Amino acid sequence: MKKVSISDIARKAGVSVSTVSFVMNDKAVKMRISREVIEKVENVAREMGYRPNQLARGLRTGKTKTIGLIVENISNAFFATLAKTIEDEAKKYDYKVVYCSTDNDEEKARELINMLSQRQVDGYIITPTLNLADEIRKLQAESKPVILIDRYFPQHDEIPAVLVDNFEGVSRGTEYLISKGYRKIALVTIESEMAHMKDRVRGYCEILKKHGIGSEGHQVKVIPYNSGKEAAMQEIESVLSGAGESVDAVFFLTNYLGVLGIEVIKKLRIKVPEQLAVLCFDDNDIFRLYTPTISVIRQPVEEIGQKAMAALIERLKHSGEDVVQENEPVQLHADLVPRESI
Amino acid sequence: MKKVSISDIARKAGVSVSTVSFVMNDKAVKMRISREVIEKVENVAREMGYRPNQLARGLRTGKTKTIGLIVENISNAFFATLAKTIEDEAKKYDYKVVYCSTDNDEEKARELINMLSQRQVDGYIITPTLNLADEIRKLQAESKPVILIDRYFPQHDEIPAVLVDNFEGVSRGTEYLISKGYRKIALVTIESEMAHMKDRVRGYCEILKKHGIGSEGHQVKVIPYNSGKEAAMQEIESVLSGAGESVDAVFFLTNYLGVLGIEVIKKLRIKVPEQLAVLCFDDNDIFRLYTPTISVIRQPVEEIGQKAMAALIERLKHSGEDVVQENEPVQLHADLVPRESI
DNA sequence: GACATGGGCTAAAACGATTTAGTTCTTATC
DNA sequence: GATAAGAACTAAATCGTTTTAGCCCATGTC
Repeated sequence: MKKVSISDIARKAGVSVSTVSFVMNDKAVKMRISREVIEKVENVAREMGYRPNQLARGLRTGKTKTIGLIVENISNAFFATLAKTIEDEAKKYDYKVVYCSTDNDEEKARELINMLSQRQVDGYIITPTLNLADEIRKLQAESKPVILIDRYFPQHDEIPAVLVDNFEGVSRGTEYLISKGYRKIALVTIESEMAHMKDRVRGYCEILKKHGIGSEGHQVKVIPYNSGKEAAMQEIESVLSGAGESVDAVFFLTNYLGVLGIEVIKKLRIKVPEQLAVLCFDDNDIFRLYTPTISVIRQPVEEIGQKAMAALIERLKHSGEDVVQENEPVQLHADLVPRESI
Repeated sequence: MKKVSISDIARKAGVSVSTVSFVMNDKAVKMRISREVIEKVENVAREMGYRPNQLARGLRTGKTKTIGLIVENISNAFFATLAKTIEDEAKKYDYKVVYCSTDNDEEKARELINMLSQRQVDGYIITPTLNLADEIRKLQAESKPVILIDRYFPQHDEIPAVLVDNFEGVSRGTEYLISKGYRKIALVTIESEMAHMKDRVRGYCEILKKHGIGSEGHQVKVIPYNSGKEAAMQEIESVLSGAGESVDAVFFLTNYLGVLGIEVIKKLRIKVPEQLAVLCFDDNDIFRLYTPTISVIRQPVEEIGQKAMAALIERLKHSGEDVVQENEPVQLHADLVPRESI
């Protein structure tokens, strides 16, 4: 049994396809279709179980009512929540979201953009990878709106972005550790050329400098991006094994690193916070449930999603008018959530 | 700047659209297009940054190379992993996946199926809700292949399913608790009319009966589906507050319940396993990291994803030949992963 | 020199919608 | 009684592809 099309309905109802189309799109009144015909068509459509073909519709109208969401990794709690928020928000405006993960791979990100572009999505929300700016400029050149989230390109202020103030967030966290008396604070971060991570590291460095903490209390461990879980844990272990001696606090710069860190701490049976204070950027269920509970800098995930979506919808409304607005990235505040680990 | 179409290329290269189409689809040789023309077209296409419009292509061919994945909740670890596996698997066959969550809502599930159908996906992998069988039969009637995962409809063996042997998994877990000497085992489950959950409960009941454990050791707590987090924790608390007295072990039948359970245990400061042994159906990062580590019945998530995808691809190949095969649900084994909590 | 063969391409229909510009009536207006 | 206005529809173009059928030309065969 084939799918029923608009012309099947037209035939059965004894009217033209145009009439059916008008009825299905609530333009019947405007097009002065009579009450009886409207009802007839509606009945036939219902009986036959008609479902409009969105490919045909999209092809004709140039709008798919779909937005593409590209994140780093959808199975990561932060991005999963973000995706959920964006989806809920999109639904309010009658948009559907299709999401995909880059795994932080430049090439994959390009492929995803290509795929979404081929599928004619109306707009994009993207967690960018390095060197993606040119590809994104192409989308803008086709006058497709794009909003970056979580990361941004400092040298491209024509690409709007919504993210947390990373510098401020990490500064605040570091300041807190210092205020609690810790002086040998190790930083564990992931290898990244991107501005948002540099901002985080800069936050740490500047606060240490401000308090006159020199090389004795300044220790940055950079985990290479593609280290497997084992290798990464090894690296973290090399820092944390100094707990109580060379290190009295550790600040993990991402959620994922924090979880690995917990695993190392558990393995080494380090006493938190007696031997080591622990702080992590970005919250996670595990941090709330672990004993002791782990303090975090919490990003306002819902707010990021909502703001990004609002910005996108705004541009979607005025689409076609390819005005390239200049915009400072929208920077939101990240809160410190103190728990038992400090 | 508008998107470039096949006819833009044709014009610029001085050939017909058909020729361009043949070249772009690697049918040039079969269609006896000359070497020079092929190169010319390829160059022009590259220069102009051509990206084929998948809407048009899908409309013409009737295939979108897309499969629809409907899960209960994509931000749940189990489904997130499942989604990832299915996506990876799909890519091997050059299919793209679009996923969405039902939140276990019948109505929403129907809407999602409708949406995917309108978008002309080629096949479906669905975690069904109650009463969804009829809607799924309609898809089959349009000869669209559907594979159920995680759940099934016992009275509809014409809808193929891939899932874990829930009865066996829970039986094994219960048996293990008993073998360790526990005799007052509480079961915490979520309200559900669906067969997979009934199978789980049945596994528990039968093993207790087999060991002659009567009402004194038999306690089933059913959490209503839409209780908020607080209400659910309250319910769980009402069971666990008997730890060491009316209850000596608890078996959570889902991942989510287990996490809530941990939170309650933490709050009540129950000593695990001294006062209470804990077992949960379905693994989670938290269970590995919590102190003590929590024993689980682990579902072979990757295997479920792979088997489901394999079954779908098989049917996709023979699509059009609407043979309704009858098939026993594929039932995989769930392993017991003993940890410190028992 | 008529006819077949095959190489190298193109025209045009089709997919299923939307939308513009009509067409055909009926009724009102002067 | 001619004309205009509106009511109730419809024809046909269009979106960007794929694909079938066929065109034109050169070469080979008898």
